[in-house]
Amino acid sequence: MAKKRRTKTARKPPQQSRSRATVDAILDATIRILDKENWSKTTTSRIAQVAGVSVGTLYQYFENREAILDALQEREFERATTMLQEVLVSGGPGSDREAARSVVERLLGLYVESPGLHRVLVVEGLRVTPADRVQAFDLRAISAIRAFLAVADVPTRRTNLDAAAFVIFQSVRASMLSWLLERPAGIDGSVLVEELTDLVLRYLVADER
Amino acid sequence: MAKKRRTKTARKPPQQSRSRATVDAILDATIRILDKENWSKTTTSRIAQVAGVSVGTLYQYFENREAILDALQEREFERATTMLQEVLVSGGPGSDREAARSVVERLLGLYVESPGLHRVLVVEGLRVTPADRVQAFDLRAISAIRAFLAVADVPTRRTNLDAAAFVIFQSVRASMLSWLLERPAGIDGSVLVEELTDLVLRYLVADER
Amino acid sequence: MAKKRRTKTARKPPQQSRSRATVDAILDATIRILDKENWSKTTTSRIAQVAGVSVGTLYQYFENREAILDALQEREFERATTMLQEVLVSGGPGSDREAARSVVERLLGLYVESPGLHRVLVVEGLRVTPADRVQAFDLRAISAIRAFLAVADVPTRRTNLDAAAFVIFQSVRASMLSWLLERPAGIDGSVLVEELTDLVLRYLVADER
Amino acid sequence: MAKKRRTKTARKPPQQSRSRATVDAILDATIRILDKENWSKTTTSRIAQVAGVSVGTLYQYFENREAILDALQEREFERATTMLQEVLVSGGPGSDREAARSVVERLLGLYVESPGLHRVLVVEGLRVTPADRVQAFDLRAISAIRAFLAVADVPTRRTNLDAAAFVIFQSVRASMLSWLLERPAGIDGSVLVEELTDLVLRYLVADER
DNA sequence: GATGAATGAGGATTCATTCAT
DNA sequence: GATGAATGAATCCTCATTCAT
Repeated sequence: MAKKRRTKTARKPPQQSRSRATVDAILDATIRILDKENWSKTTTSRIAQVAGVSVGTLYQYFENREAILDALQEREFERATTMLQEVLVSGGPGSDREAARSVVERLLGLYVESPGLHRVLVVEGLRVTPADRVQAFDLRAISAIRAFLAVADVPTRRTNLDAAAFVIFQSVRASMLSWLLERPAGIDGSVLVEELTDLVLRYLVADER
Repeated sequence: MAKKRRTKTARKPPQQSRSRATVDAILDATIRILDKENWSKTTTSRIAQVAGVSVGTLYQYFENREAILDALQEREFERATTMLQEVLVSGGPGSDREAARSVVERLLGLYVESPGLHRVLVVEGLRVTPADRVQAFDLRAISAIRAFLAVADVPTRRTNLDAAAFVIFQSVRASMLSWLLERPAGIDGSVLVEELTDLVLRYLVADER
Repeated sequence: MAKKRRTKTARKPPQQSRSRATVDAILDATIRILDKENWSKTTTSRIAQVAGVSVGTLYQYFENREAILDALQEREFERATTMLQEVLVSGGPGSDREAARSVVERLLGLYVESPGLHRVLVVEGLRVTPADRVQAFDLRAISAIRAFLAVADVPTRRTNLDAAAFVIFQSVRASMLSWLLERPAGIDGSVLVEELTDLVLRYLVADER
Repeated sequence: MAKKRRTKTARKPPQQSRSRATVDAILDATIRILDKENWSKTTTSRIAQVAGVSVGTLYQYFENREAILDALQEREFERATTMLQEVLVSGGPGSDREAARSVVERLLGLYVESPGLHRVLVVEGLRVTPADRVQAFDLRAISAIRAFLAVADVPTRRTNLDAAAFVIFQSVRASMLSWLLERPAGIDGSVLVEELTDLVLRYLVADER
C-alpha cells in the first residue's frame, strides 16, 4: 500500500573517482539491460551483476531501484536541453527548416543511442499516478519546448502555445520511440526526420514560403 | 518456470449466455481496475474478485493473465475500425476538415471511455519484444489508417504513405493518451481535437484553402 | 521509514475446517519455534516449513509476519482473562489468600505452556513505540487487573488503584518470565507461586491476619 | 556465516586519551540512538555516524556490534553497585524505609538517565539463550541484591533469600522500565517510588511498625 | 590509526497458476 | 462448471564486517 518513494538524489554524492566509476558502471549496465529487457525484469541483482559490483554496492549509491532510473532520466533530460541550447546559439545563417531539422535529427540521435532507456522512460512515465505527475519528466520537457519556441521567436500560426508544445512533444517522442523499436520497413532514419520536421513545421509556422 | 506465451484465443469460445456474461464481467472488471492501477498490479485474483467470480473460473475462460488484455485490445481495435468505417460511409457532404475532426473526436471518445485500458495498451505494447511485434496492435492500426487514407482518397502532399500513417498514428495516440492522463491545464478536449485535426490536416493535405 | 502496519485480523476469516487447521498449524509452529529462537530469527519461511505449509499459504492467512504474533497475543490474552473470570466465579468458600494463590498458579501455568511466546511478547511489547502503545497488550492487561480488583472487592490498603494494578502486573509478569527462562537454582515453581502470592497480598491487602 | 560470539572485552583497552574519547563518543552515540530506535535498528554505521567516526574506527575498538552493548551494560552495572555501596555507607540515622526509598529513588534516576539503553538491556537480556545466561546481567544484579540484603542486615520475614532477591529485582526493574516507556497517566515518579518502596518493604520486612 | 567502499548472505513479501473437492 | 486453498519461485533491500588505501 505504501508507495515507494522516488528520489532524485543518489545516496552519496560520488566524490571520489572510484565512486564515480562505480556509479557509471551501474548506470551503463542498466542502459545495456534495458535494451533487452523491460524495467520490471531489470532487477537490481542483474544490474549489479552486469556492472560487476555487488547489490550492496548498488544500494550504497542509489536509494532504491527507481532512483537508478531517475538518475538516467535526469541525464537524458540534460542532454536534450543542452542540445536545444546549442542549436539555438549556433543557429545563425540557416533557415528555420534547417534549424528544425537539426533539432529533430539530433534528438533522434539521443534516442538511437539508448532506445531501451527511452522506451522505459515512456513506459514508466505512463505508470506514474496523476498525483505524482507534477514534476514529471514530460511536463519539464514540454516547458523546455515552450521556452524554446518563445526564445526562438518562431512566427507561428498557433495561438495556444501550451497546447502546441504539448502536441509537438508527444508526437515527436512517440514517433521516434516507436520507430526505434519497430524499425518499420520503408521508413529509414532520414525519412523519419524529414516527416517529423515537416509535421512540426507545417503545424507551427504561419506559412512557409 | 518457462513463461507462458501470450495467446490470442480464449480457452473456450463463450457460446452460452452464462459464459458470455462471465467473460464480460471479467473484461469489465479488468477495465475498471486499470483505471486505478497499472497492469502489474492488476492481479488475477483482484480481477476475479471485482468480477465476482473465482480465480479458477477466470482461468476457465482465459489461458492466462495476458490473454485478458489481448481480448480487451481486440475489442478496442474493432471499435476503432468500425468507427472509421462509419465516418467513411456517412461522410457525404462535409468538408475534409469536418471528416477529419469527426474521426479525431470520436477516437478521443473511445479513449475517454477507458483511459486506463488505453494507457496499459500503450505501455504493454512498448514492452513487447521485437520478435512478437509482427501482429502487434499498432502495426494493425497503422495498416488500417493506411487503408483509410487510400480509400478516402485524400489529396495528399505525402509521398510515403506508410510513413505518413505511422507518424499520424503515433502522434495522435500519444497526444490523446497523455492528455487524458495529465489533463494539462489550459488544454480542454475541444482544443485538443482542434490541434490534432490541424496537425494531421496540414501534415497531410496538399494545400488547404 | 514507513512503519509496518500491524493488523489484528487474519487476512481471511478461517471458515472452513481446512483453513482452521492451517491457521492452527501456523500458530503452533510459531510457538514451537519461539521456544528456541527469538522473534527476529523466527522467519516466515521457517514457520511455514515447521507448519508444513508453503510461505504463500502463510500469507494467505496473515497479512504479515507481525500479524502472526498479534494473533498469538490475542489468544493468550483471552486465555488469561477467561482464567480470571473462572477464579472470580468459582471463588466461594476459600480465603483471599487461596484465591490469590490460585490466580498466580494458573497464570504461571499459562506461562509454562509457552515460555518462548511470552518471552517474545514481552520483548516485542518493549519494542513498540509510545504512539502505538495505546492499545498495547499490557495496557489491556492492566485494565483487566484493575477491573478484577474492583469486582473482587479486595479490602485494599492501596489508594491509587491504577498504580497498584500497574505494579502488580509488571512484577508478576517479569518474575514469572525470568523464572521460566532462567530456572534459577533453589527456586522451584511452588516457591515462586508462594513468593509472588505473598508479594501481591502484602502489597495489596489492608492487613492480613 | 557463523555468528560472532559476544565478547566482554574491547579490542583494545583504551589507554590513550584520544582512544578514550573515541570510545566514549561511540558509547554515547549508542545511548542516544537507543532512545529512539531499538537495538536492531541501531546499526554500526549509524552509531559511527552519530559518534563522528568511521565504521572502521568503531571496529578498531569493539570486536563487534554486541561488544558495544556489553560495554554499556558493564558501565550501568557498576553505577548501580556503586550506588548501593553509597547508600549502605551513608545509611546512618535514617529508618529502613528511608534507606529503601533512597535506593529505589536513585535507581530510578539511573533508568531515567538512559531509558533506551535500559529497555534494550532488558530486551537483549531476554533474547539470550539459556546457555549464555550464566554470567548474564541479571544474575549478577541479583547476587548484588542478595549481598546487599545480607550486609544491610534487614530483619526479614523471608526464608528464601535467593528467591526474595530474584523477585525484588525483577519486580522493580520491570516496573521502572515500563513506567519509563509508558509514562502511565496518574502515576508520576514519586508515586512510583512510593509504591515500589512499599511493595519491597512489606514483602521483605518482618513487620513494619 | 583512520577511512569508507565493497561485500553478499539472508529475509519478507507477492502472485500467476494448479487441482482436489 | 465453479471454487479457492496451496504453491514456491522470484525480487528488493539491509547491514555487519572486512580490507585496501
